[in-house]
Amino acid sequence: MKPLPIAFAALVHQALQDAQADGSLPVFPIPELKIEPPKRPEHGDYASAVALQVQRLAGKPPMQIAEIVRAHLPDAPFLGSAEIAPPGFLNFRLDRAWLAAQVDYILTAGERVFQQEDGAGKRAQVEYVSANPTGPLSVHRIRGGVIGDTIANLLEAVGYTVTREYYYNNAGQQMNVLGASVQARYLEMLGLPNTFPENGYKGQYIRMIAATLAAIYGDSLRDAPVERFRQLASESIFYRLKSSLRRINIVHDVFFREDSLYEDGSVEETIAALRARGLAYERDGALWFKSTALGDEKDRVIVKRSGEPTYRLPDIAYHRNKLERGFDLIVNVFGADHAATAPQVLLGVKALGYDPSCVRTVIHQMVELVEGGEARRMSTRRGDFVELDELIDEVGADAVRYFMLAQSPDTAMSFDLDLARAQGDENPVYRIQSAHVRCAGILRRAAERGLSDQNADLSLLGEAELALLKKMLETPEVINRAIAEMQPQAIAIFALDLAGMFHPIYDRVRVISDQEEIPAPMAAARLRFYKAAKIVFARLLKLMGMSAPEEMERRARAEPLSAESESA
RNA sequence: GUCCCUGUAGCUCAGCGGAUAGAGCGUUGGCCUCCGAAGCCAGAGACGUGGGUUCGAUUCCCGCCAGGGACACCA
Repeated sequence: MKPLPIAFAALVHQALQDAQADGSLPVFPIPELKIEPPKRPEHGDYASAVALQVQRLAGKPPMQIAEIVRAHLPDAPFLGSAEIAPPGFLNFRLDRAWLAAQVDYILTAGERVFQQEDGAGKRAQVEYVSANPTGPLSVHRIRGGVIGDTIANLLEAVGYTVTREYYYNNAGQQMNVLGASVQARYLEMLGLPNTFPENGYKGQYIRMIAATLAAIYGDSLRDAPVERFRQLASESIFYRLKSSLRRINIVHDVFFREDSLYEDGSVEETIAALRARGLAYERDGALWFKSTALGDEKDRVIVKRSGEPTYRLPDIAYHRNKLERGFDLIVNVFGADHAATAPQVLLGVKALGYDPSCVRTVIHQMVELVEGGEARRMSTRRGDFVELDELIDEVGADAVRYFMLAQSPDTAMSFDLDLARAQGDENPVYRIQSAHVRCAGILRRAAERGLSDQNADLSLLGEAELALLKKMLETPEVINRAIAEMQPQAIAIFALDLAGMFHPIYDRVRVISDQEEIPAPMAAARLRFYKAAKIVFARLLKLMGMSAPEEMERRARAEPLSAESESA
């Protein structure tokens, strides 16, 4: 279904054209029309400030322009009335019968309610998480994961076919350090001489992997090369990482290995292409990308003096690969710590002759984990972190999704573990989910009592129900704006607003009551309304990657989180 | 020093150049013989600062102050 602002804008646009054609208004270019729900209900359901926008172009007072536009408005089934208000607003009201009838649209559309098709036939790729398998995920990666996955969901909601992708480096220096760290712990466990690497990974999980290896392989790995440990360790870490991500409904379609770019010659080709264009040169024994030629502040090393490429080179090759795959839209979700490199990579592919204009980069600010009123710095190397699994056990998968989503990517987030714990029963997650649960409860009770919504007369719905319905119909425009601005928190905020409108209605607008007599036709209309509301809440929860429970379960309180850390 | 992000209610945050700036938590006072009180009703409470653009600025631009992040032959 198309967003209503677009439908209203079409009417206003037509009215302006017609007014210009019959000479009521002078001819001027019609600006982009922004039509949105006003804050105050007495200003109508949707409002336009077009008369104020064009007052200079039209050379008339805004009130007069508004009146001219109103007089030229074409008919539309959804248009109830249009009023003008000082200093020149045009306030629209939806047709009440049309609005009530949207309950049936929602029921017919079912779980695809508010599905849009503008992206139909287009393919998008969204890259997120992309952590190297050297240890548990940091909270930053979790945040990026939730943001990226939700963007992917939203893109599907407007018709895109989406590839969810995870890019990782399984061959670099950090992985060797990981292998050596596990090897040392393994040998230590067997009582054999070992050397723990300088800058090795000190987390408890290294010991756990070593212990697992010892349990499976006994001492048969005592003479195995470090590569073997690297491979076993990364497999083990990846296994856990994927299963943790699955718990918060993050499942990638493609895990793209950096080393595949070496195997298929992409990295070499990238170097050759840059050289061929005179954009690579050697200095001080290293190979440089002449990025200043494309406006960068300084040139960047792509192959170190040691002969190893820097991360930049495979990153450029990877983005070239993405662009080669012909996506209509590519979304990269990075943490603020990687913000500076994103433009460099795009310069790289531009240097290769590709047009990166389909690439959108979403930079999210960092997550600060607060516990006991103190900020806790997370470090994989030091072994100080809270594991995703622990976080999920503590606050629940749905709460992890919601909290990580509900703030703008631009905002540095404080994830207060005490607060997440303390909120327990009273946080926004439950507020939204309980709206769905309550609808489910009504449907259940109605079924038990043999109530039906057949032949429901939706004109019996009250203003409060229609107001909620109107709000629900804003979903498509919220989705569009979230995508256009890459601000997926909009959907989380919207869902909470909607729940906030729902609960008072649930309280007063009853289908079943022991205290008041509810006529059968009224009960039928309301029942159908709640059916529709349930569908909408389920859709919103699904878009956010959260569950839509039929009944609320009381969750057992978990023990306080304790980060593992070790001073080795 | 340069670049990026952010300063909105006691706290955590929404807020698309429009009309009287919203929510959750907390707080004050009222509500449970009804579809799950994880709830409902009512109240108190905020745009860092100085300019500019505009009919109109929390929103856009510039300065200042404050906080976070980035400025590698680490990823």
